[in-house]
Amino acid sequence: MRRKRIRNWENRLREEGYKITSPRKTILSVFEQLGGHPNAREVFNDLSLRSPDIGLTTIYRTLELCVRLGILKKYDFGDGHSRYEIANEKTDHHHHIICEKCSKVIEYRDFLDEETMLIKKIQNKLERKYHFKIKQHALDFYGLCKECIDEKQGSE
Amino acid sequence: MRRKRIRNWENRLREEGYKITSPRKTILSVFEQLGGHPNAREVFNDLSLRSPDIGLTTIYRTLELCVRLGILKKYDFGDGHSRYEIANEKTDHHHHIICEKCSKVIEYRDFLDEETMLIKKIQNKLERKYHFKIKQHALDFYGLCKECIDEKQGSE
DNA sequence: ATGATAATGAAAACCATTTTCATTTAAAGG
DNA sequence: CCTTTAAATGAAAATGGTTTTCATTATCAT
Repeated sequence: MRRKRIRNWENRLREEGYKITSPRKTILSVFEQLGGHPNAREVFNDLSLRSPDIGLTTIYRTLELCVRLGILKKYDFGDGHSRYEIANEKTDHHHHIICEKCSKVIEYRDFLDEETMLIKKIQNKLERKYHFKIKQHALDFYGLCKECIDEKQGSE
Repeated sequence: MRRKRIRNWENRLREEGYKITSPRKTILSVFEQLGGHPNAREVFNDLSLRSPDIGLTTIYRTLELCVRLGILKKYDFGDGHSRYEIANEKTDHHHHIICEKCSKVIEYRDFLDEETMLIKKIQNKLERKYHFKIKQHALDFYGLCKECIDEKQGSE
């Protein structure tokens, strides 16, 4: 399954006339293997041991290219860094919980059916009311994770 | 009503031991009078004619202070700038629609009752499932506004 | 009115991200 | 497999949003 998905992004790049280069493979393998929502610097740090030749510039460029091609999704959760996530099949609908202290991001997929029903209602109304073409939505929660709650209470 | 709200943030500043200075009054008046979701530079530009002495540094400091005190809310909608909004009464529950092209932000308050019911269910489950202390949520929509739709079609 | 200290604003600095430019590499074609 | 072309790369420089430094100004308590 994973190999198929890797081939998918390679196909996607070729379709659009881009080359399949070693740095690009390596960078995307970070998302394939570790998943999560790293920022550019975290990807760079993760690769600095096993692929020290990949420059931060290349990482920024590759992430932005993959966002444009729909291979990755980009988020700004408020910690001053853009964060990236592999874009799975369109059927993989999920949202996020973000810790305001340590910036940890957790994906959640709870109550998606009920959410989808409500989202459709809201979206239909908003598109008509404000003459907007809505492409996507986010239903995110912000707060403190377990570790940051424990740390805060430990210091108080 | 508006004068009362102005006095509220003045009280809030005094309560926390901060001075009520002229720059602070001026900066917050931008939010009182114009509302919206300006970024620091937009506030600075707005004031550059009628209050040219207020520095960009002071604007950044004041906005951040007011966010910490709950007078303003801070958002990162993905356009590379932090944006700010006056924090109304807690009963003023609303969310946003963001244009991905021109960064226009529209507030909406539709279907809030249904949303609140669903949010409570999701939040209760997520807090228990992930040991998270959730403080706030966002249900935002991203797309293209009427003007950007028209402009795109005009150029095609 | 005075004094203390917070607040201010310009300049400098920081940092995330982007651009420039010389070099390297992927891939098409023979 | 070799050659050629142009895309990709990476380091340095640059950009721009935001923060810090430092000398000066202003608020507020007395």
